[in-house]
Formats: sequence, structure tokens, C-alpha cells
Amino acid sequence: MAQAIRLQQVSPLKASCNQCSLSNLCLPLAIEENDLDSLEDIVQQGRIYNRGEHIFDQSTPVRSCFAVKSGSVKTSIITEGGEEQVTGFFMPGELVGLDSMSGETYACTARALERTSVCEFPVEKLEELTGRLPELQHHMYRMMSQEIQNSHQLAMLLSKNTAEERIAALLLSLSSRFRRRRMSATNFSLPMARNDIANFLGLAVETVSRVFTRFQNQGIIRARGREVELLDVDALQLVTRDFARQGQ
Amino acid sequence: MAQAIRLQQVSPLKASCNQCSLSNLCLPLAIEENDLDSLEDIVQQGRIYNRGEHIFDQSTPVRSCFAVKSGSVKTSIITEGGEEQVTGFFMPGELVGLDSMSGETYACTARALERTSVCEFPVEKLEELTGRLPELQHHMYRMMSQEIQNSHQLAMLLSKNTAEERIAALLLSLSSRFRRRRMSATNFSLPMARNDIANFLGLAVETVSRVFTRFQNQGIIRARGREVELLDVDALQLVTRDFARQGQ
DNA sequence: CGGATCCTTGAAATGTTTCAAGCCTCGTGG
DNA sequence: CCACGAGGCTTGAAACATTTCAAGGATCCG
Repeated sequence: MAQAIRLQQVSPLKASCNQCSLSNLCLPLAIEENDLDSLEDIVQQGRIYNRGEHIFDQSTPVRSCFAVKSGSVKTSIITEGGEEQVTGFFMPGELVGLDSMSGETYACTARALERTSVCEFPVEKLEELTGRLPELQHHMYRMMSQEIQNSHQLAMLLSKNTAEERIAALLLSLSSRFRRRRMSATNFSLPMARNDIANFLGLAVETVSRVFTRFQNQGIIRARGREVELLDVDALQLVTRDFARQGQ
Repeated sequence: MAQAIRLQQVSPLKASCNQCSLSNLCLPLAIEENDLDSLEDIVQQGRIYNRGEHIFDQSTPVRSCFAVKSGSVKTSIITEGGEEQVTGFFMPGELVGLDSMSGETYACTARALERTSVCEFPVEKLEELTGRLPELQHHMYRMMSQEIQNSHQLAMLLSKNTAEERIAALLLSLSSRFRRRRMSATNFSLPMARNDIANFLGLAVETVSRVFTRFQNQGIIRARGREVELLDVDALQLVTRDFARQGQ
């Protein structure tokens, strides 16, 4: 995160994907060295968003999808009645807006959970580019498929699992995403409020709070506010797999 | 449905998308008249599957995605513990397997809910083709985005809505999909068992049954087994929107 | 320091599940 | 052609997890 910001200060006007610390997570990973220029040509250095600021809004015309560079983003759908459903959390290196690719208007609203910088990929240019670079196209398909799978996984969590299982699963998901970024997988701070967690997991805030303290009393985690330490990852995995032990 | 079958009897060996009654729903809709040949070249006429037969299996190598021609398909994920989560139902003109595009192995299992015929699109060939036809690529992106949105919608249903709201939403979804095919939107037979509905909506079978009878007692629907008649579509929409009335 | 927001905790209320049983339906075999 | 069996569907009553309501405590920031 600190690296990404520093990088931006060095070359604030032109994106340089090949120097980005996230190039092994983001779109560049799918591209040959000598095609990187084409990608850099279409990338727009996004501005920095403060906590709570909208990156794009549901029902407005689709312009771009975004890669998180530092910070974190939450996406949510607002129903006609004004209810919010959080559909995802996005960390550095992850792509936001795939559910709106090639649609007319954004299917969700994306908001910065903290001070966040993003790279912006205008969809028409991205489409044009993927038409020329099969590797990139392949990668896009794969990420969109992955997004569908993630959402199915969420649906499964929501429909079949208890509050404890859902929260354990979220903690483990976050943990592995921190690890991918070479950060501590057991000691991190949650970018989102309990409220967002509750909304995302289909629970009441109070339930989330109760489960956190229950986990804490069992010695599985330690939590003070948004600071979390996973003390017993195996136990967490046991909670989620619970029903999933085949023999035994 | 009957039409699609008849068509297949006329030209059993080579697919002819331009004669297909579903061409306005399926991939051909994205393609210029004179590019249709390229699509027909890669389409494989799939065999006919009987009720319960597997079209593809989770964790086996990805070969193709499929368009339903007649009949219907359900997709589901099997957890390590053997639990099943139904992730979708697919009707004629709809694409199955988008969650596995460009992945190594299928992310779910697809089964025929009844006697079902499909068209098969080998993914490598499809990718190659979308690289050449921007319109088709655009359409693929759009359908995959749509699939993500559908799944988000499902997640929302599962996390925020009551049993009645979920079932009303499913009935309305089926209704509109029948209408798209120029079939009765109020009088149709469910392709899936109560069990599948329950699993899909994250409910117990008993609950599904109870809601069906409740709706029936309220005069909103009439149901005998899988035969369903929507007597009061407005009431159904009221059930789903319920919380979604903005003013009032 | 004050106000707002976020988080936690308790007790009662509630919708859904679970368990249990009976019924209906459809396909099969006698 | 009827009888049988199996699976699918329905219904009731008790059990349960989570929500809702209510209130207190912590934390952050101007």
C-alpha cells in the first residue's frame, strides 16, 4: 500500500504498470512484456478517493472498470426501497466493476472504505485491447468467471451456513487475500465496519458482534475494534468446514 | 420447445443457428448475418440428455459452455462434505457454464431437469472467435456481467428476504423467462422439484410447500404439483417489493 | 470536551427448521 | 389392469438460531 502510493508520487501523470508492485495480481500478469505499453496507454491514473467517496454510482452510464491500487472498496446494490446489499469487498490488485462490463449502466455502487487509489480502465478501450490480445481476453474471461464463482460461494454461505460459519469464512478470505499481498495473514485490520460485514453476510450487526466476542472467548481470534488477530486458523477452518468433513 | 426439437430432426448433423427459433435469445443475436457461419462452424450439436443426466461435472476439465435448446438445466456446487447448493436454473436460449469460462475445471455440475437438448460451444474456439468478432466479444462480456448480477440478486434475496419474498421472486423470474419465449407467463409447469427450489432459495422443503399453499389460500396462485398458474401477478410483485415501496 | 458514530450486550419476539407422520402420484411389475 | 412401492409433496407441533428492541459503552474527530 505504501509502495503503491510512493510509486504514484514518482510518476503522477502516466501509469507505469510494469513498475507497479501489484503487477503480479492485476491485469499486467496476463500480458507479455512488450504488450504492456498498450495497457499503459489505456490506463488512466484515477484520483484518490477519501473514505466514503463514490468511485461510481449504480444506474449511471458505464465508463470504466477499476483496479484497486491501495486502500479498499466496497460495492453494493441499492434496491428501489433504499435498502443496501453489500455485494463485495475489493483489495489492492482486485478488479471492481466486472458486473457492469458492457452493460449500459453500473449495476452497483462502489465506495472507498478508506483512503483509496485506483487505476481506471475505460471499458471500450479495454474491449478493443482484449480483441487484440488473446491472453488478456482469456484473463478477463477468467476473472469474470471467478467473480461469478465468488458470488455463488457467497450465495452458498448465505443459504446454508450459520452466523459463525459465515464470519469464519470471511475472516479466512480476508486472511488469504492479505497473504497474497505478502502481508500478515493473521494480523490485520478490517477495512470495513461491522455494519458492512453484517450486511454482506446477511446478518444483524448485533449477531456479528456476538460472534466476534464468542470467537474471542474461545481463543480463536483476538479483536479490538477493527484490529484482528487470528490466533487459531485451524479452528476457524474447522468452523467453516464443520459440515464439510467427509470421513470423520 | 417443440419447434427446437423439430428443427433438430430436420438437420441433425449440422447446427444452423440462423434457422433456430432461439436465435434472438442466444449467441446469434450478437452477430452479423454474414458472420453466422463462423459461429455455426464451432457449434457442436449436443446430444439429448434425459432427466437427471449430467451435462458436465464439477472439477472435470472445462471443454465447452452450453446453450439450452429445449428442456431445462440446473447447476449446482457440491461441497467437500457432499452438500449441494443449486446455483441456477437455465431455460432455452440461456447459456450454461459461464462461471467456468477459461477456468481449468468446471466450477459446478450441470444436470438436465427434464429431457433436454443443448448446443455446445468449445471454449477455446469460442475465445478465438470472440477475438475476431468484437460484437460477439461484447455480448459475451455482457452475458457474463449479467450472470454476476443474477448471482448478486440471488445473494440479496437470500440475505434480506423472507421465504415468501424469495418464492414470489422465483415465480416472477420464471414467468418473465417464459414470456421472453412467447409462452404463457401465467400458466406454466415448473421444471424443477420443490426440493431444488428449496435448495436454490436457501429454505427447507417444508417451508417451500407451506408458502405455496399460503399463496394458494390467498388466491395469488394456483398450484397442483408442478403445474402453476399465477392468478394475481400484481400481488406477487407486491410481495417481492414489499419493502421496496419508496413512497407509501 | 461534546456529539456522532460505531460497537457491544441482554432479554424477548419471531420466522424458519427440524422431526414426525400421512398423503398423493406416477411408474413398474405381477 | 390393478397393486405396490418409492419418491415427492403436504401438514402439524416443538425446537432453535437469529432478529429485534433497548440501552449502555467505546471511540473518533472537529
